Amino acid sequence: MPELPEVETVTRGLTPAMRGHRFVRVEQRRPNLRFPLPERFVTRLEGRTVTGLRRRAKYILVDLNDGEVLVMHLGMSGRFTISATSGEDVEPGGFTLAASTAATHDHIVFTLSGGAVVTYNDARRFGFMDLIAADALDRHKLFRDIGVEPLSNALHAGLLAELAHGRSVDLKAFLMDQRQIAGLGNIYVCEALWRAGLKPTRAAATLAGRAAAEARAEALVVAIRGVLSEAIEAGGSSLRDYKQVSGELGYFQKAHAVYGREAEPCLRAGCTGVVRRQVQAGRSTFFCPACQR
DNA sequence: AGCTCGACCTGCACGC
DNA sequence: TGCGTGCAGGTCGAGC
Repeated sequence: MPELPEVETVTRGLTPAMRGHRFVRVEQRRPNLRFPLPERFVTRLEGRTVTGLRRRAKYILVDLNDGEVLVMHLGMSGRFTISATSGEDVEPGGFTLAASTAATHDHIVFTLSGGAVVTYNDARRFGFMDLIAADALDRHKLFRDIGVEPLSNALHAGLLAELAHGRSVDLKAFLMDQRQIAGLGNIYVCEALWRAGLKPTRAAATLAGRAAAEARAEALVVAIRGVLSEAIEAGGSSLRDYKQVSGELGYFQKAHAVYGREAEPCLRAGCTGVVRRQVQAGRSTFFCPACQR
């Protein structure tokens, strides 16, 4: 599952293949992903032109020339690959084992007028696509309650404190709640909490109130911004099946300080702690009990 | 209203 | 080799 940095990376990767081009052919190989695909999905897309791509939270938004938006979510295992209608990567009459394995979960194939073939593959099918009128996007169920973009100026310590005020939920659960801050998921929340030196099980409300609380909120904002922007620069994480659209693995995983590092030493200078894994709300949380308070 | 937990679906790594 | 178990980046909705 791609979190914000992976979705951002994928959006950027898809842009040159799609922007300014027309859907020449759309192939829908099954009726549903996580949800049923919209009515007449194929015919509504074919012939329409992509005016631009952007990201909101963990959604990829493909703006179309007729006032609709193709909304795409990658779920846990969704990925896109780009190939060409003509080119050396196409081998007539032959296929590799890897290619045939991947093809079993190739659910949607877009052929663009520029010659790009964009294939959506999603083994677990937690991803989904929808077509929504552009002028209704903000009011749509998927978007109306989505919180602030963490890399925008809208996120600052004051806002975080305001949102967290009076909330008894674990700080980790609070940060993963898309209605507060958009785009954070399990990995980057663990990483940001480690950077900020905050314990995942601390109550969210402890970010609000007196000076010490404000300092925590400030540290957290800095940590969230840092973790996300560095991950985007590195091309997203590479965990299990995450790949950039180019097929290259992202390499931010090298920079994970706690995620996936159970029983390994804490990487904070001077800390002698050992990273611990603990299940919180059914998800693995990785943290250092020594330096995260 | 806020919170927790199970469900959704497939693949893979592990231990026996 | 094969089988069972647990785990995986997300979100939704039922039930307290």
